[in-house]
Amino acid sequence: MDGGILLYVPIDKDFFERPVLELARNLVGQYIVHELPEGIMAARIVETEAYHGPEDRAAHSFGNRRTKRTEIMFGAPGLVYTYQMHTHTLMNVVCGPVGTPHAVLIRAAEPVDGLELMRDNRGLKLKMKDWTNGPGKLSKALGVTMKYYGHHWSDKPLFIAKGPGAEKIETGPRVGIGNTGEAVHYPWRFFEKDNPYVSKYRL
DNA sequence: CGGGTGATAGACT
DNA sequence: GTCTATCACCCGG
Repeated sequence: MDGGILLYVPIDKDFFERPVLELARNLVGQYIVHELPEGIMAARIVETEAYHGPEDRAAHSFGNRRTKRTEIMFGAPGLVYTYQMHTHTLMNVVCGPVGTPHAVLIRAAEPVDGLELMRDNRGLKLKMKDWTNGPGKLSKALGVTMKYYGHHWSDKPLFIAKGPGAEKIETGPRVGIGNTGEAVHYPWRFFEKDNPYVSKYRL
């Protein structure tokens, strides 16, 4: 529940220095933590998607498209790439060596600490299950906005912390990407089997 | 100032 | 569970 005496420690920066598919898989089961004056929030990541930079039509950085917006993906692994989708903010972890625009999208997590803050951010009507079971919902619940663009996931107040891991990780095709290109079918979505906070999608 | 960028909430079956 | 109307910000020119 809330008020846990747990201490969350930012993960080492070298955690992010690995191939993007491996990072996406390893992020499942870790904590995402947001420290605020009002309190601390933590959620265990249960769903991610890998975006394989230059060769991936679904990535914003396809073909090494380099703009002010995608610029951060060419930076060091572990940086925060946030982007705005209408009313929603989506969170990504930059991966790959400098100059290689890979990224991992964090799609869903399971609330662990700071539950009252998350509920306030999401609204009292919603069931707990609906607080964080989607990328936009997760950002809103944790209070993450575009101001974290370019931050690093091993720096407070927003960071990844070592979590308990996941029971069993499954893979599948990614969500919410166009129909063009064969990258659509790649099993680059990672999620914990049978976890209720994994976002639902057509099979 | 126009184009690009998918997820959400709620109603309905 | 399935369907769909509605939602806003950043960027480049």
